[in-house]
Amino acid sequence: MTSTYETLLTRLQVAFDAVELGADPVLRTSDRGDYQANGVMALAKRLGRAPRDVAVEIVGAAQLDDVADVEIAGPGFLNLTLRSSFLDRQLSSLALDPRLGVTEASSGKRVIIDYSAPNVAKEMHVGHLRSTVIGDALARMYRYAGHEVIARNHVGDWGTNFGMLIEHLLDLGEDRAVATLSIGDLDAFYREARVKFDADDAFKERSRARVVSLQGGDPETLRLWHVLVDESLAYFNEVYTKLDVTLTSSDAVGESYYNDMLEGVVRDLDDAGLLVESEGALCVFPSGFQNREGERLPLIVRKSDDGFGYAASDLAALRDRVTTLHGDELLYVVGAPQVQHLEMVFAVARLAHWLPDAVRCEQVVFGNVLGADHKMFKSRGGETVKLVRLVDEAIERAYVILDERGTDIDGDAKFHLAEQIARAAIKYADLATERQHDYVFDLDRMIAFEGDTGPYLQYAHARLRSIFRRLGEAWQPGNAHFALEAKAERELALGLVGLPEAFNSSLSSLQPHRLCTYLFDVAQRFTSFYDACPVLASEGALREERLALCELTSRTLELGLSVLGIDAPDQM
RNA sequence: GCGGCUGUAGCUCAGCGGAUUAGAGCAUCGGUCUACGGAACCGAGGGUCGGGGGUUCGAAUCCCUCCAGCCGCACCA
Repeated sequence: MTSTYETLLTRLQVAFDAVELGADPVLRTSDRGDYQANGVMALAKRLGRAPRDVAVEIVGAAQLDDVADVEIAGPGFLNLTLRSSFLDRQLSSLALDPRLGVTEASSGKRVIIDYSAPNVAKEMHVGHLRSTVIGDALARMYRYAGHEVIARNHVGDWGTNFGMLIEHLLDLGEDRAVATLSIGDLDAFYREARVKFDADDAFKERSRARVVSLQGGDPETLRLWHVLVDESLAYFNEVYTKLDVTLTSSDAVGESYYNDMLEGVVRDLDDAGLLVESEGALCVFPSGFQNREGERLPLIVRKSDDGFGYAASDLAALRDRVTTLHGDELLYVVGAPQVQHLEMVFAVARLAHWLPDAVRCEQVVFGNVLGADHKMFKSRGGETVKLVRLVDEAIERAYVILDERGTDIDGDAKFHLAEQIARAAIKYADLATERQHDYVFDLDRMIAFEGDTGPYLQYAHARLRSIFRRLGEAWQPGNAHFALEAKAERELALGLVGLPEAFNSSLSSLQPHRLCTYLFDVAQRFTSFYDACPVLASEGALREERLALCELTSRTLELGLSVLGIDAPDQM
């Protein structure tokens, strides 16, 4: 089906084209009419004509009779009010469309999304929350839109600190080490290794020797390294399950994966004449980046000790994603502090002609998670907060709230529900604010069942399902006629018809919060409707119409939440 | 110092490819309703959109400048 927005846009575009080819109608939803087109003023200015004259011409040329009434307002706005017959047709189509008007790409792209990226033998903490949640939401949205997503979890599984970690593993004994790691106490393991490394010269020496063995490919050392990696990955998977994140072990392609490609990266950069030796390190100096002293800033590909820096593996990964994986889009869901680094990596990749113009390559930047004091979110002790603890705390709160409300669900189902609510609270709060901005983590606000929260949306959905439960018999969409005589019915209908545009703009801008805003708006329209328009108590055609509106609302919320990675339970 | 991001109601945030009266949630106050889940609905108060300048018929939105805060700026990722 063609969405309402798309229909209006197509019709208007023809009329705008008639005045000037390619002129943008600037169509959007409106509180004046149902939609408004603001493109006339800009067009008139370009043409040096009076806006209202242009508006008249466009209205005359536009074929909108079966769709909407148009009114010219103010300096030249086109206020559009949808015809009831058109809304009826649109809603009837939605009722038959499992995708609710969201179209599937005819030729899907291959999209590579780099997200989460925890470090082996280190705890996942709040710092990983946003990358994981935002990345996963984007992955789900892309998949739903008909694209192929290759998730890359760029795990930190290589580097000099693995010398000390392996030595510590040996000191503990493999069994004990594995036991510690498998209960998820990665930080304790890492901290102990660090303490010994700093305090014990002999340990430090062993660690250094171990790094050499590791880099030299010593089989036993590699086996021990694998133990660390495997245990950590198993733990990460538990965290992903707890968060209901789609990442799997096969998406975990760590830094070590690129080791064999690093020499080639350096060689090819050198062959391309881009490599410069500076203070003993091999660097590329892309233009436009300066250091403190105003000198050109290098991207260090090979360090002065001959080791490779992370820039090298980032370049190798980028090249791999273009040439081996054939990605059409490369997305990096990485925090704001790394903006400059990634810009430099992208710049160097372009200089080396590894990144064709046709490939979209972008950092999906996000801001920090802040505490109530507006500083970086930390525990009261000043330590970083474990991700699992964050979720567990939310689950406990959800439990308490369920008890307070007096739910008739109990046992495993209750725990499962508490998990669903907790995840919704955390994920929605993370997704609902504009990505680039920092946001304040406030569990009380996030998990509240009132206000702009995940649980509120779940609740709206649960109330809808409750209507159908009470109905007793199975309900079929049938051929409801959408007369939309009550104002609240029409307002709800206008919301329901907007999903495709909300979804598309959310995805194309890589801004999940737009979809969040839309869903909250629909939920509010629904509650107004629900209050004003009895459903089960009404009769005949009206009852069918209202049930159909409820069904559409329920499916809209369910679909919207699901592509964000949030469950919509039937009962709460 | 250079670069980037941020500054919108008491609080948390939308809006920023310029446009018709600056929105929402929470909080506050006032109403509604013997209600299909009141975890509701309707309404009110509350903002010189950090300050100043500019472009424009029109700026929260674009440009300049200043102030405040956060982040990055060579071998840790």
